[in-house]
Amino acid sequence: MSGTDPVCTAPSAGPQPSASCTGTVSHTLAWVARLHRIAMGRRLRDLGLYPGQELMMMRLWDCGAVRQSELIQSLGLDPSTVTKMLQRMEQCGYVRRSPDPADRRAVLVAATEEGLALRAGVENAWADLEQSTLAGLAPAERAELARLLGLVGENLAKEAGEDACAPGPGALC
Amino acid sequence: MSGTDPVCTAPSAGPQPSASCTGTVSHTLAWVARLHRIAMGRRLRDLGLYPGQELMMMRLWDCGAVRQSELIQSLGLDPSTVTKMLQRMEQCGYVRRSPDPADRRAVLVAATEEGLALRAGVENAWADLEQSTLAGLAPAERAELARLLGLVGENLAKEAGEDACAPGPGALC
DNA sequence: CCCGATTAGTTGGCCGACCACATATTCATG
DNA sequence: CATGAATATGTGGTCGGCCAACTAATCGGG
Repeated sequence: MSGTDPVCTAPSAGPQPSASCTGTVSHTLAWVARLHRIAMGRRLRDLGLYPGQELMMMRLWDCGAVRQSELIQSLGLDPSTVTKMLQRMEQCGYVRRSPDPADRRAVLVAATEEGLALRAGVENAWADLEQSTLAGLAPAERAELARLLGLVGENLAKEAGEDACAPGPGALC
Repeated sequence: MSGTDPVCTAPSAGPQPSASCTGTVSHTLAWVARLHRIAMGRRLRDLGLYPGQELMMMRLWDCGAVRQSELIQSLGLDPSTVTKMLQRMEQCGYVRRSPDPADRRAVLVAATEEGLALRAGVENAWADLEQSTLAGLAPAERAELARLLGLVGENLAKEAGEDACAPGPGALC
């Protein structure tokens, strides 16, 4: 790493040399991701969900009754995160949890009627956000963005171990 | 278990909007951002910082003594988030907070010696992550990714109101 | 000059997310 | 068949982050 990366110092002719290193892709990525999360959060709040819970529900809508460990792996989250999230969502009436008769350690999770009722709203919110996000981008640009993000994701997944979720393979499902 | 779950039933052709099936840019973006945050978190932990604190420190390194409200605006965070973060960072010895003599409501924040000592490590971590993130991407691809992310960011910033952080204006100190 | 509106910061509560640790249950092997 | 490894889940704690409600100080009119 003798890289001599003039990280910040660079008085680059770029558009925004604002505070220390604002020119990096990393910064922009973090910034965009936060805006995206906030935007999704607004849409979800009207539905009675918190950011992150919609992914859980999507998995449940697709798979019916699932073991909690499956959710943990498919969402790439920490087990404790899933446990607590499900406890809250159960208390809100969106999911039902029951012991797995085949494995007394495991817990089976399924969406309730109320949970199913959210599906249309969430899918609509998701599509709406996607559209708003990509407004003004040509199809080719959208494809390129998706491709580049995928490459970056692989880089990061490689470095961070091999956990995390898998957007592409969609093995099951 | 029994393979072939036609879960994502739609064998349909084309861009099935079936929300759950992970094809959207939004999904990929959220996924990549999470990996990115985790990767940065690892690097920061070795330095004694938590994710998000490095942005605060960067601002302080650049601006010297700043009013808290300035930090709030430049980082685009909630006031309470900044208050609590600074309280912890002060207790860790990275920053010092003092009342502004010119405005008895305001608080001036500045990095301590210990805080300044982190600068090299953070910049190095940031550069290292940037490199790891963009590994395998040609310069043109990196530029294109930055451009597209910028466009997406503008879209989201527009919709989310006028707050959020601004990599652009860089009104800076 | 006084009183309302704006600004600056704090506290409490809640959620997502992580880690470290603890528990129950199944599995694999000797 | 017993025993240790692996699995599935839960607890407690900490952080970043948001919202809502509150205090304190400054600013603007009337």
